[in-house]
Order: sequence, then C-alpha cells, then structure tokens
Amino acid sequence: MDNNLMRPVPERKRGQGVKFVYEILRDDILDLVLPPGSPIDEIQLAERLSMSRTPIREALVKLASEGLVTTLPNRSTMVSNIDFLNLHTFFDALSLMYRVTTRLAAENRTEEDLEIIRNLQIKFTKAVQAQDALTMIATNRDFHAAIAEAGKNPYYTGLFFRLLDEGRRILRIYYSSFDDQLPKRYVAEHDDMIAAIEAHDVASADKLAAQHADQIVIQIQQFMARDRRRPIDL
Amino acid sequence: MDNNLMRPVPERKRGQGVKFVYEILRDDILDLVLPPGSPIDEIQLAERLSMSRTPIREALVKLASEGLVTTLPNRSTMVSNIDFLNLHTFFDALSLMYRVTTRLAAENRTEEDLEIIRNLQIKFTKAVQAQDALTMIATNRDFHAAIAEAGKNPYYTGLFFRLLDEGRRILRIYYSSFDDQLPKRYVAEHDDMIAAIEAHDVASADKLAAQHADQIVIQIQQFMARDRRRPIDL
DNA sequence: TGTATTTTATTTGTCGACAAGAATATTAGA
DNA sequence: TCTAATATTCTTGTCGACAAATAAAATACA
Repeated sequence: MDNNLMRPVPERKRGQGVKFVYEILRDDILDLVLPPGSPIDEIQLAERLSMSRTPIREALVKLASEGLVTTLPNRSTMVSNIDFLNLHTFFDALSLMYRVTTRLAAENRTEEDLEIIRNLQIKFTKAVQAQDALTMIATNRDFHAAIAEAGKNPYYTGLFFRLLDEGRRILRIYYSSFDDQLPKRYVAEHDDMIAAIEAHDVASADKLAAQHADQIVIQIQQFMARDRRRPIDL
Repeated sequence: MDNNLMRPVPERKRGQGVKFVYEILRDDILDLVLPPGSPIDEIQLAERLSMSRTPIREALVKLASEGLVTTLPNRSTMVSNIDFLNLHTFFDALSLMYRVTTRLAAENRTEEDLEIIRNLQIKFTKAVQAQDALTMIATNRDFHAAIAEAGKNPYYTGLFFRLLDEGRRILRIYYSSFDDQLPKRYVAEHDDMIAAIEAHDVASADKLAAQHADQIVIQIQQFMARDRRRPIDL
C-alpha cells in the first residue's frame, strides 16, 4: 500500500508543476513502480512532492484521458489495470500500427530521420550484445517510435506511442529473460527495415514490419504462457 | 471576441462540474460555435457557468489531451486550429480506420450491434430524403461509430472517434450544400456495408469501406476546392 | 513622430480551506 | 454474538485568494 516515490524533489519553476507530476507518475506507471490497481493518494503525493493538490489533479486528468489511470467518481483514482481478457485487440492494433508507420516512413523519411533511426539501432544492438533486457525493451521502443516519427502522421504516432507504452507495461510484467537467439534476430530484422525505408521500398517495409510485429506478439504470448501467475484478470 | 455560450445554467450536482464544462466546450468546438483560434477565457467561462476556475481548468486539460484545445504556457488557451497543410495525414488515417473498423465489425458483430447499425441507417436515410445536411453529417458519423463499436477494439474506436470529430469540424467549415446524387449513393453504400457485416464477409466489408472512405475524402476535397476562402492556414 | 523603457493591468498557475460523499468505526438493538 | 443504525474519519470536488508571468498602457527619450 506504500508505493513510495522516493525521489529528491528538485527545484521547480512556476508553470512546470503539472508537467512535473505527470512525468513522474507516467514513468512510475510504465515501469510498474506503481503496479496496475495501485491507488493514487492525492494528499500523499502532494506532501511528497511538496505542492498543492491542484496541479496533481490536473496531471491525473491528463493521465486518465490517456488511459493510464482510472478515476471513479468521488472515489480514489488508481493505476489502470491491464485488460488481459482482450489482449488480442492490443496485439491487433499494435501490428497494424507497426505496418502503417513503417510504410509511411519508407515514403516520407528524410536523411535526418534515417540518421536518428540508425543511431537507435546502434544503441539497440549494443543492448543485445550486453544482454541488457531492460535497455533492449526501451531502445526497441525508441527505434520504432523514431520510424513512426519519420512517417509524419500525428494520428498514427499518437496511437502507436500509446500502444508502445502499454506494451512496455506488459513486457515488464512478463519478461524473465530473453531467448538468446531471438534478440539477434530482431537486430537483423531491424537492419532489413532500415534498408527498406532508406530505399523507399514501401511494399518491403510493410512486409518486414508485419513479420516483425508477429514475432514480437508471439514472443509476448510465450512470456505469458511461461508465466501463469495471473489466471484471468488484473 | 465575444464567443458567448448563452445557455441556461442548469442545477449541477457535486462531481459533475468538470464533465459539465467539458461537454459544453466540446460541443461548441465541434459545432464551430467556438471557431478554431478562439481564445478561451477561464474567468469569463467561470462567471458564465457560475463555478470556480478549478473544474474549468481540469476540463481544459482534458480537451487539450484530445487535441481540441491548445494551451500555451502562461498564456491563454485557444481552440485548436485545423492543420490544412497536412490534411492528407487526416484523410489517410480516416480511410484506414474506416477499413479496419468495418472489417472488425464483419468479424465480431452481434445481432444487437446489427440492430443499432440498421436503426442509424434508417435515420440517415430519412435525413437524406429530407435533404437535411447537418443531420446527415451527424447521423453518418453515428452510423460509422456504431460499426466501429461492433468491431470492439477500443484502440481503434478511440482514434476513429477522434478522427470523426475532426471531420465534423472540417465539414462544418466547408459544406455549402450536397450534390443531389451523392447522398443517395451513400445510402446505397451503407446498405452494402451492412449486408457485408451481416454476412461476416470481411473482404467485402473492407473493400466497401475503402471505397466509401475514398468517396468521402473526395467530397471533402471538392468542398474545399469550391470554397477557397481560406488560403493556407487557419 | 517613432522607439525604448517603465508602470500598470490582466491572466495564469498554485495554494490552503471547506463542505459533500464515501468508507470506516462505533454504538444500539435483537 | 450478530446485524442495523448512527457517528466519525477520510477523501474528493470545489472555492476564493494570491503571487508569478505576461500583455497592455504610459511615459521617457531620441
């Protein structure tokens, strides 16, 4: 019940309060420091961050409209649960967004976009070599986010980022250790995707993204099958 | 500058304040009672609705995270502009969501879903017969929203509803009167879509939705070409 | 007259306080 | 001892107030 956010409270300028709380809560939710179902006590938070409840409430409204937090009227707000019963809708949307964003990247990428994507692939490769699973997860996310940005459709990036964040929570719950050969395969697939994007090869980008998405979905499902702690919900 | 919301202020129960302001503002924004770029004065709103600024600010945070409102830090918040320069990203996303939601509806629809969809098609048909353009726009939106609901993927419905709302604003700006033959064609296309959804014919549903979306995009573009008041932005 | 600088006014972001609701504890009655 | 009614505590939703930040107005200067 004591989900402390034990962080030093840095100096804050006026007008940064909401953003500040928002980012702290968001990070803690996505990193499962605040696991699904945790109650969020406004007063406690206010005291810990030494600010009033007003900016905290506004941050909570923002988080609620992104689905990360659920507020019951006149009752406490809590970290949103993951709907394991309907995970297939998540996988479906995730796969589609992988494809669409990668297609668009192949159409619209600039040299600067490519540069960013390549750098993130280097970071990802290093994380794989170091067998650092947490960094792998984070960098893989950033890699695909960068591809989506190169596609330059804010409606797609908006949904895709939300899905990637949700995926981060799910992976945090389920991953124990990666199979040794899988991450290396991801590196190769990423390289292929970069090549297709660079060549403006839309069809190939689409196909590679679809395969890559399938691979990731299968992997998450394997994690879930391996770890049967959570029977149905929550 | 005086975008008054002249409405009677009904009795409100505690805990309904934010919702109340949110819905008023949302409706006024989508109906262009508050046109893009309008400044939103918190104090003025607070007086008019006879409540304090706190619930109003929370409603604005919610609207901001849905993209309907833009808040410049330490400066007034205003109704978001429509990005006419990048409308193609809107059309692209809209078409995709038309297809995806209609496909899923063909897969997952229940009898109850079909019932709702058919009733909305009846409403739409009546609006076409009555040549009531505003009701046509609204009912067409509800029709496709109902199809999306039948698909039962909250990630898709979330994005799709946002796109439909944005389309409502654009149509309100540009439509003058519909061509006589076009709405009738829409009625026929809707009927075909219902048949495909009823028959669980995913491929057909997808194809019909794609055609329908193209048709609608072309129509909006024709409205825009016809009405060249707005040269570049805003 | 036009520009730079100071002063004033307005508006935002945050605060502490308070009352309505809900949750919990307490008492009363069987 | 167990259930029902009541009282108490706690939390949320809303309020009015205040200070920082910005915009507008007024003044000084060239």
